[in-house]
Amino acid sequence: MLTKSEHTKLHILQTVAPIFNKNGYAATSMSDITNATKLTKGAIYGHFKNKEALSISAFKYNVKLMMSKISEHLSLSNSPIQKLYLISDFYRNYYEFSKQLGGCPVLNIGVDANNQSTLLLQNVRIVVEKIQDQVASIIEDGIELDEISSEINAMQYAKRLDTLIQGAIFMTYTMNDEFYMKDTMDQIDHMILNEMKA
Amino acid sequence: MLTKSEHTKLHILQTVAPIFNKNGYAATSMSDITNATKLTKGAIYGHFKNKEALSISAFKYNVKLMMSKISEHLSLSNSPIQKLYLISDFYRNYYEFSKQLGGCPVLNIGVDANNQSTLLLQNVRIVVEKIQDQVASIIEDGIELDEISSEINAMQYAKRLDTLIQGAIFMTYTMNDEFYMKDTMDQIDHMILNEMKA
DNA sequence: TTTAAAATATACCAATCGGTATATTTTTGG
DNA sequence: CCAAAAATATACCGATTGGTATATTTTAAA
Repeated sequence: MLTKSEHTKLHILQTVAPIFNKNGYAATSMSDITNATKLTKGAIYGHFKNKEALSISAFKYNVKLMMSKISEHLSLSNSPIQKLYLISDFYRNYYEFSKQLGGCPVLNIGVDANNQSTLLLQNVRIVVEKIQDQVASIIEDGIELDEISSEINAMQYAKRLDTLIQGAIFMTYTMNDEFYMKDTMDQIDHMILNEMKA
Repeated sequence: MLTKSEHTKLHILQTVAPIFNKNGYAATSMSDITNATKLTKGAIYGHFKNKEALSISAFKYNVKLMMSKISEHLSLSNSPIQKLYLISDFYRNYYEFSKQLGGCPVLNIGVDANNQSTLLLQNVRIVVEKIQDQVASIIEDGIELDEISSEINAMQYAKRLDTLIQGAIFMTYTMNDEFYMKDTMDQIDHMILNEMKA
């Protein structure tokens, strides 16, 4: 069972994470946070050292939600190449899913933290690298199992997929048009079939 | 010759545009602006109604710089398909070029304005649509001249190119690694040659 | 050169900012 | 049930926020 303290901390994070993600660090005030959580500054500062520490915890909270949702989806198949298709399949519904996070945390915080918070940016980079490592690992497994061509550079393709996806997320949100997401995922499926498949 | 007023307005915009682009709207204060321009609030507010109006003018200023640089580069050839190659060629140097703007205005302001300033977001969307229309127009010219396959949907490919490019810009800036830009431009060149060429 | 207008500077406003010290309440283990 | 500790609330801090009214300076046309 959760202690009172743990419960409150969780309540703060799940309330605050979408706010930071939507507004960015500077545009989110401590009073936004106390209003949304219905707590006072005393409670907030009892759990977090300052605004920056809170924003980092909020980012990590959102990332954990996102990553566990992806992992869950990828567990639907054991085949590496099918897992690649499951990635594009996951992102076909990402616009709706990510709205509850206040948008894509990697995109929003990545742009927001650039030139602003070194600590936040470091955390974004770690997440990006972690995602790419996981995708590269799937590709390597696929090569091992002869599902994916041995000509494929796993890390290069992991980065390509990530870049394609981030572009689609940005365009989808900025233009409020899911065409970009759907069309990009079609491209990715095409790439898997015609470039990557053994 | 420029009047004193026009000269000052230009000075404000070229000083302030990179600051807004780097920091975002909320993280840029009027005192940042007066410090950077070496002017007082009286001078700033004499030329711009308020902070939001100034940020919009600054965005437009940056966009104009970017667009004229692209146009200049595209004028190096009259052939539509060569113009497509010139687009990827332009973005190969975009990381260095856009640093003087404080980053990519479409990416930075697009993300920053989402959920924040409706007016700014509207302006970003107009720019995105304008860029896509211009690329689609090049593709249509290419089809007309039989340089590009008539199977190609001009607007769809314009959006695809834009999405690829924005993804590459985001990744390049966030990870501070030009690999993403170079590799994406290689992909685009490949796409022009193997999918689009007549 | 004079003068009205335009441009810029100065001084100020209430509101809000992030943060802290302390008081009060609530929880928890004995 | 009690007391120490943990959690939360209250009240306050100096600094800064975007913006404005007014004074001063500079420009430009006559």
